Amino acid sequence: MTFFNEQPITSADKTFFQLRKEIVEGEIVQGSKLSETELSTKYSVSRAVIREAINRLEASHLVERKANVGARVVSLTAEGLLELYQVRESLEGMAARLAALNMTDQEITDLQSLLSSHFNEVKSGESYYQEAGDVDFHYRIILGSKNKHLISMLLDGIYHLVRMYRVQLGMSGPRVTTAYDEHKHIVQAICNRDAELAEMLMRRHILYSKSSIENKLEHTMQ
Amino acid sequence: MTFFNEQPITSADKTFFQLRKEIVEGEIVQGSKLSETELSTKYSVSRAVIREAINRLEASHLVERKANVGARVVSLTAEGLLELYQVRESLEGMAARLAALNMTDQEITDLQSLLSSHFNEVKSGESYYQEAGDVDFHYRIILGSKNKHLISMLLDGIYHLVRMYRVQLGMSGPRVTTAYDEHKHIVQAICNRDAELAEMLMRRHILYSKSSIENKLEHTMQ
DNA sequence: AACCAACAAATTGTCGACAAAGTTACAGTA
DNA sequence: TACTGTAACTTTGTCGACAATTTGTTGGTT
Repeated sequence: MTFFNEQPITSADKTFFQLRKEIVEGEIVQGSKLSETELSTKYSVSRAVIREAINRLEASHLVERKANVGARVVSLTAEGLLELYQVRESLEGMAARLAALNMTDQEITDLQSLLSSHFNEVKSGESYYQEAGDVDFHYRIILGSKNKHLISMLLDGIYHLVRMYRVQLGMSGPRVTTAYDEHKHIVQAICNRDAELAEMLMRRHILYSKSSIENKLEHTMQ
Repeated sequence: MTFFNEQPITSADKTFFQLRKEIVEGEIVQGSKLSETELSTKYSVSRAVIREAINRLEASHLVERKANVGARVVSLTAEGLLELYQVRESLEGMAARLAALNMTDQEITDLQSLLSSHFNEVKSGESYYQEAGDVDFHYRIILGSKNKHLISMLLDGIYHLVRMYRVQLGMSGPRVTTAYDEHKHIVQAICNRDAELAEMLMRRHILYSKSSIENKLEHTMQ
């Protein structure tokens, strides 16, 4: 799911996207070592493009590197999840605040119609909502902040790590309808241009979803 | 001022630090193009290490890159400064909140003594405070959050850009003593383990310092 | 058996050269 | 003169080879 217009230009782009996908979806298992020579033969590219891809993965917090030693895929831990959601709470709260100030009326209208189409899916019992729908909702609010740094930190930075936790913990479960209500209230606040409230609601929304995913992690990992 | 233990290992490390320093301090002027071949002859290293350094500068939001075109140093603008401080407010607010929860008693004691040594400097009229002292104060609170993502986003990420604005706008001016009072209240909140208040005070502190630096920018540019 | 040192193997870091894409200059045409 | 297409040139992207560092192994000594 590359849901925003990220089209690869160079060979390093393609390799980076491919590697990121495989890491997020667990095809390359967490904690495993990324050998440059190995990957270069696997993808039929030179080590230079592999190195560039790994550098970018490091900037995305998906791998960790040590000089003269190599790169490893990050490991998913309860502490890591907690820290990740603390950052999310902070940044997305600010995104909601700014979205209430900076989104155009048209963008807000689109967001509302997106939400009502989600409502129909939820009512008809499709589980599609939580995965793509939730991401789409948050995605639009982040863009609505119109803050370049915020956008790149969230979308290029930590969001793929969030997805990695979600995917590898087999996200689905309940919390679909309650999340819908929370989304509705956030949109309402944005529509009213109530920045203060929008931030507060978004922070609470993320706190709730953290608890939800935390349970899964406790049960999944020993 | 590399105030935290960042010691270069590889040649790319050294080049990265050097380039970052020159960009932050304005020796390489904002908006200028970074030619790979040119830099490689200037620093007597291969283009490979220059490319890695530029990639890292891009991850630090200090340069912008376009595929098959090249990299340019970012330009300092009023909008960019606003966006940067919005992110700072968000992240450092959370850092203060977490610091109130996670700093050890010893770390808090050290922070208090740091503050009182600052007080003496302020009282004796040294302007040293605003530059290094302020950075040191924020630095400790960020580390005190004990949140890996928060720390790397702030210290590796946006803090050098903050310094770039400060240095190139010739930071000094007033606001020294008032900032000291704000710092004092933040430390007090942390000492009381009042996370809510610590976050609120830090956010207001950053908002104030934004207004201060914004004035300078209006007067300095065009 | 445990420890240390030197050596061997594998991996990462660095380099110069070639390929590909973009930019500029110039000539030709309308 | 303005515009367009082509060609030369410059810059970035990619590659394979070499250098430097780390890791694993083997041999010897206590």
